[in-house]
Amino acid sequence: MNTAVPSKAATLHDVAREAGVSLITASRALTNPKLVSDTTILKVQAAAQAIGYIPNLLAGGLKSRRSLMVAALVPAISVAQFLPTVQSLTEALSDAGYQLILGQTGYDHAREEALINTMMSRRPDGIVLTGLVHSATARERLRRAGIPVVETWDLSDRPVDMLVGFSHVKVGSAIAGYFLGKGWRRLGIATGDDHRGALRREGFLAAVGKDVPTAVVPAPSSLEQGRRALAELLAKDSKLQAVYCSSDQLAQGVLAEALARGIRVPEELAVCGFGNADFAAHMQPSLTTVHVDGAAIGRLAAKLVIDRCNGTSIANPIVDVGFRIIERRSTSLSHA
Amino acid sequence: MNTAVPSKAATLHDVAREAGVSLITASRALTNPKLVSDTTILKVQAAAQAIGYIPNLLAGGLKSRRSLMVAALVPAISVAQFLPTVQSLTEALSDAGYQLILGQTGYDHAREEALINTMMSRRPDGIVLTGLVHSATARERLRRAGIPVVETWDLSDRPVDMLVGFSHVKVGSAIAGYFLGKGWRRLGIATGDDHRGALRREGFLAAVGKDVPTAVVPAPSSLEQGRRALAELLAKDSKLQAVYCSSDQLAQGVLAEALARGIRVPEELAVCGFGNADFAAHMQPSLTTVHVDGAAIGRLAAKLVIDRCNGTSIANPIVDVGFRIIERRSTSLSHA
DNA sequence: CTGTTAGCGCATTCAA
DNA sequence: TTGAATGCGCTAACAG
Repeated sequence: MNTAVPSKAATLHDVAREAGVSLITASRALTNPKLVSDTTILKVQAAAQAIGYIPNLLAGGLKSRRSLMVAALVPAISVAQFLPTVQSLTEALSDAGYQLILGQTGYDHAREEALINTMMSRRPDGIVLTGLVHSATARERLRRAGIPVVETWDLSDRPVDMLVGFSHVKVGSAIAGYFLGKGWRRLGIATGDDHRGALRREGFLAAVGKDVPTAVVPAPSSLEQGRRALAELLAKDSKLQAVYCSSDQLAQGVLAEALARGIRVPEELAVCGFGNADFAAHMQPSLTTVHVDGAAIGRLAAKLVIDRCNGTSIANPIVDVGFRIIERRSTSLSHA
Repeated sequence: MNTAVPSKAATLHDVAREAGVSLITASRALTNPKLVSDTTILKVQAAAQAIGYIPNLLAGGLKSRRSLMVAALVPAISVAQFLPTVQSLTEALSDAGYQLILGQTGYDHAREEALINTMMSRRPDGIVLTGLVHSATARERLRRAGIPVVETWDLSDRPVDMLVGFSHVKVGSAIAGYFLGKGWRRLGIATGDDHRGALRREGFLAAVGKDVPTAVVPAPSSLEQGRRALAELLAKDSKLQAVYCSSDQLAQGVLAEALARGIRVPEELAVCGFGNADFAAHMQPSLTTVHVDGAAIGRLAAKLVIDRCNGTSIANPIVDVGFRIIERRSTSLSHA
């Protein structure tokens, strides 16, 4: 006799016996109540409650082929930029009964491919990626998985499946246009070495029409590196008038370095960041930056995945959420 | 004939057939190679590669009763304080083949209980919680689940199972002692309304020996609320000398409000935060704060869970990672 | 509305 | 070192 067995978790079988109904009736009463009479539902619910039944979604998913999990890949959880997206994604999915499983690619394309495989072995019902998938084999593997795939935080004509993002090239152009419109001509760029940062730089250069002193720092960029970046830029052009930074963290460092060198912002140097971090509005001076609605990206991505899972038709599989420049003190003209 | 079936994912069965071995041999070749001859391993690996086999961990876990998933509950992903913990937890678990599944309780005890149930339905091999579990039913449910449970970011004599944290009461006392040692007597507290913030306040008051003007703001606390909090504190005591804030975000707001009011920090008002956020060292003035090694908490929690899963004996199920006050300009004495 | 049957894909027994 | 049988807990498909 195995009376010492550490009371294995109650199964649906136990619930059915306790309620005096068949296994499948118990199953339906708990997951699809419309198919069962009210009295039976109550009996089953009472039984489940009484023996502390917790369903095993792994087992259910094996048969139904729906794991109720959605995978999301981010460069790193601690990158503040993607936090609102992950947060709203988690919430929206959770509201629909899905669990998010998060993977960190670490800005490494090789790792991304391996991670996609690892994630696939959990048989998620959908997958959300930050950025576009570049590796051809990974794209192919995702396509063959036959599940909804949402790429985010970027734009493309031919995503793997669906997409929620905006154009980084346009962001770069918009900032350059904004700088030029202010009359600044001696421009500089401080950017992380990630793909999307590179796209923004491209757009910036295209709008300027010529090359511009650039300091490239390893992603994820930080305040520390912003300080170094400004030093590097000033070495290249001591009369710099305006700097675009690929993140608010970098911009924060640029402001710190400017302060340390006695360079007045914005009078002597204008600074624009990217991301509209929560601290941007409260810095001294407050930071001009680019706002992207990261929470909306997460919400929309969740909706796309859920709709596709439910067989709902998708009106538009490519969503551009846009962006906007938020003007603050760090680029306000001194002699306006 | 079902030739139009959307090529269901390859199963181990397919691999076995392709390799000309039995199902179980294929299984062993891929997951427990020591039990199989080298030539067989190569055959099976080649077959798996050829047909693009991705194992189904859900199915494997059903029989083996190991889901290779670990659940983690945090108040909210976007709370910067827990980010290093979540990050290092994810990494350490991932290195050991485990997937983290994250749930957001939203500082809501009722939701925490429901969330624990939801998580349990995925049959995680372990669970990590930020803070202690207070609900008796939740504690009991966790205990009966029979999986490793790690509570974090707090201290207790009798955790549900294991614990990695530090004493918030001691943090509060340490800051109060630090303030008193500087000669400041007119003290104030700006704190979030969460449990751990309340503990720190308790410790603070105990060390001071009397009540102290307190502004309580809803968690998660923000810069905005820090500004309001200082306004509230100054209304209670216009000659305030030093403020302890329950987060660096709050402290940031307090500094901003002080600046707006022309109150010089630290000359007229000393400010201490909590959390050692990355911006703390770079503010103007730089912010004195309390550092807690959040990444270590995540690493240690992961190790406890993994060790317990492997049957390794746990030397000490209660780990105090401590804390330290980092002194910066915001509390440096003017006439020292 | 309820029940019976038959697996989902894999790993744990056992036996050879 | 390999294989055959069995079942993890649940649900889809059909029948009553």
